[in-house]
Amino acid sequence: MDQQPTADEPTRSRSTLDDAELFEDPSFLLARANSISLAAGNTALAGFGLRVRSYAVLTLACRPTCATQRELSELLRLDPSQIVSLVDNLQSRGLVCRKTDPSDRRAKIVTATDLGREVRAAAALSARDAQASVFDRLPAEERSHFFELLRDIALPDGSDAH
Amino acid sequence: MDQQPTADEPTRSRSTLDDAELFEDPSFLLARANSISLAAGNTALAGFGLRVRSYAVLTLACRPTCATQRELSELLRLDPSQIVSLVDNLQSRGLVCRKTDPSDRRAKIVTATDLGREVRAAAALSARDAQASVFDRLPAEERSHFFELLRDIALPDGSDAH
DNA sequence: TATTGTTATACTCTATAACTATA
DNA sequence: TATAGTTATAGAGTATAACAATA
Repeated sequence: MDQQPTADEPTRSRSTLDDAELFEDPSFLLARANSISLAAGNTALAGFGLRVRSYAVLTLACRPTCATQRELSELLRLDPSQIVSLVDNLQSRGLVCRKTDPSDRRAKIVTATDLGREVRAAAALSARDAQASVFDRLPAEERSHFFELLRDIALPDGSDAH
Repeated sequence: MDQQPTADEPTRSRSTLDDAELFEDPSFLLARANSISLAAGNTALAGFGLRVRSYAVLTLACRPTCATQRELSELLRLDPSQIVSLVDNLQSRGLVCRKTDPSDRRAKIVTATDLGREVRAAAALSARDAQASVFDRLPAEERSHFFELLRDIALPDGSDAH
């Protein structure tokens, strides 16, 4: 329960951010940090015709073991129908291709083309710079620990990619 | 640079999440964690006719020192025009009201009504449960440290709300 | 009967520009 | 002239339901 204002008149005095329950709220902090990171990422990727979402799909398509669209939707927490349009876009630009899975003809495996791999590699450098500008706010010796904890929240138990 | 597949055929064998550069990418982890947190938050708040965004505005409007719409837009990293519709919605439901700032008649201070404070307090309990389900994945003794680091990333330097 | 990808639709979120009233 | 709020618009992101092909 918040305190009530002591006067009838609305008060505003301090120009700096002051006490607010919201700024102690982990979900809010997570959302705000993500907003900062997303903006930096999209700016860094814009020159490559990518956004954070399409970059993520392209990156997964570069893996040696490529994923079906269904798997991409689970990994990225996007609806299968959203994957369709992201892949459509990347495919129309020759960065990825769809191949029917021989063992399940319903499924389509998304694989990066050589061009897609080149574009992703170049974009990754720019993305990494953008990231640095966001996470450099953390004490250097704490960064990797923070990332581990973030991983515990972000990824399901099974996914151990150390 | 990613490894290339060793065969011409697309390969897919492991059903569990396997190695992927993306899963080491802090920005991606942040985005995925936020997606989980946001979904849980929106579900928890749905019963109160709120979403994470409108809950944040309402919470700031409950502070003893209320903010102008301009300040809300900076705190929440939303465009001023987005604040307009969020406040319109809350105001139409009698949860907040706009008051012209006597010291600057251009500015409007957003203040929660008594009803708004009641709704927020009830919603906060539900939101807190949802949060717990997300952040309980962290070791208990590390949680507050994680939140501090998250805060370093999320909030500008000046905002010290300890 | 269940699942993969697809299409379609609607709603929320993000970003921009232009307008008004005040400063 | 600059700033706070507003309106309008377009594009990106989110969520749902229904359908064809395949399992």
